[in-house]
Amino acid sequence: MGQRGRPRGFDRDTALRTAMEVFWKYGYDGASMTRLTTEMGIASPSLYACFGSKEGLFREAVELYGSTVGAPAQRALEEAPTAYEGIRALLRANIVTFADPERPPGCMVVLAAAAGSARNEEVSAFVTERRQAVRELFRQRLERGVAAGDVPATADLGTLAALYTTVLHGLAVQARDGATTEELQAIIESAMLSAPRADR
Amino acid sequence: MGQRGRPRGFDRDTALRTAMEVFWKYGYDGASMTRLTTEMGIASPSLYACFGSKEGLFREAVELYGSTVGAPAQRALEEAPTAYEGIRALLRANIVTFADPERPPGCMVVLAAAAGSARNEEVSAFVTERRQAVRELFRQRLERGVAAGDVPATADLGTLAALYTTVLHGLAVQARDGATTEELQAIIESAMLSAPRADR
DNA sequence: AGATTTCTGTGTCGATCGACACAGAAATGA
DNA sequence: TCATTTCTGTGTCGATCGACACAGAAATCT
Repeated sequence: MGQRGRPRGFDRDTALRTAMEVFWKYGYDGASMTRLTTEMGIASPSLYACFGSKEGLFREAVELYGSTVGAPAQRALEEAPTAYEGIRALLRANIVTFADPERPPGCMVVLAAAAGSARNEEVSAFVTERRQAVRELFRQRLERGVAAGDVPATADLGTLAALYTTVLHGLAVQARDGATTEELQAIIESAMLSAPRADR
Repeated sequence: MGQRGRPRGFDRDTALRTAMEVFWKYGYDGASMTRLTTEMGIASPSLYACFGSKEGLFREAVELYGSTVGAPAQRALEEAPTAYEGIRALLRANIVTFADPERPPGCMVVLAAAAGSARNEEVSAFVTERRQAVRELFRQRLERGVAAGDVPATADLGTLAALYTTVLHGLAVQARDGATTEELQAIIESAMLSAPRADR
């Protein structure tokens, strides 16, 4: 069969990656079509034909963010021997990208559409959903920790998951405000001191 | 002398308070002139004559936020007997407004211009500055705590201040995502467990 | 009263927003 | 070859953005 018609003149993955960076840097509203198409090196009709709409492009960009930027952190969470070590590893992995001078500061999902900021209601709901998913990830890992015995069964897992999610979001804001990797690292270590252990 | 000319047909303070709510709810970019003037009940020339520009109005709105919404929290920080109790009290006071159903969820300063989101670079810098000021407030209170003996002199005050700032910012995001006062309260209690005491 | 000053309402400005129509270019299939 | 399909570039659409010009209305001062 093969591909009929004129082949696409740009690489879809490359263009999407560029779009992700633009959304990451400027947010959903701040990333105008002009800015997007200029950075991506394509004209807007190509963008619409390829991604449907600005919102569709954003959704794909968030997916890509999760499966590339976020993946190592998530793997670190799962593969660590204990829940707390996993959470610490996830936070550490995240701040590396948060404060990477080569990339926009902070977390795309946290900052790209700070809720009411985005004019599009559905976009806000989408990123909110994504943030909740991370909290759920924390909770599941903590449950595994209880099963494995490295988290006391008396711990309030929902609150703990919410706490670490809160710290993660806060770290994104700190990074946006110019905090260095070292500073963020120190914050993580301080935050992890609150982890309930069997001996307390 | 008295006032010359036609007197203003609206109350400046009331209009400013309304503007604060609009910025709080929709963010700097999301709060369009149309939305602002409609809610404030005035025409745009009156707004420009009274506040200079949209940015000027925003700056005054942030000042008002700090001196009204933020004041009780700041007072709680200062008046508490110990630094940790003060910080806990500040966080508690904040989440009451963060999750107040009568007001926009979350913190205006944290969410209204999530850095790159705002097209205006100076607006971003302004809110960043405001956020740093809160961190400095934490640090000074911790220093007082060291002097008073309720915080160990070995503690890294800069990091501690950054940690609580991080939690505060994270709480704002959680509130925006729909967390209740109870949930936020539980997060605070968990976070405060990490406070370094003399006996560790 | 009349001059002066200040505020308000209507209307509109150029710029920019997201979105797409349309025609031409570039590939494949028959 | 040539019909078909698909993508690209130019141009533009109505809506909306922030910002203000202008004239009339409403107060004070002389």
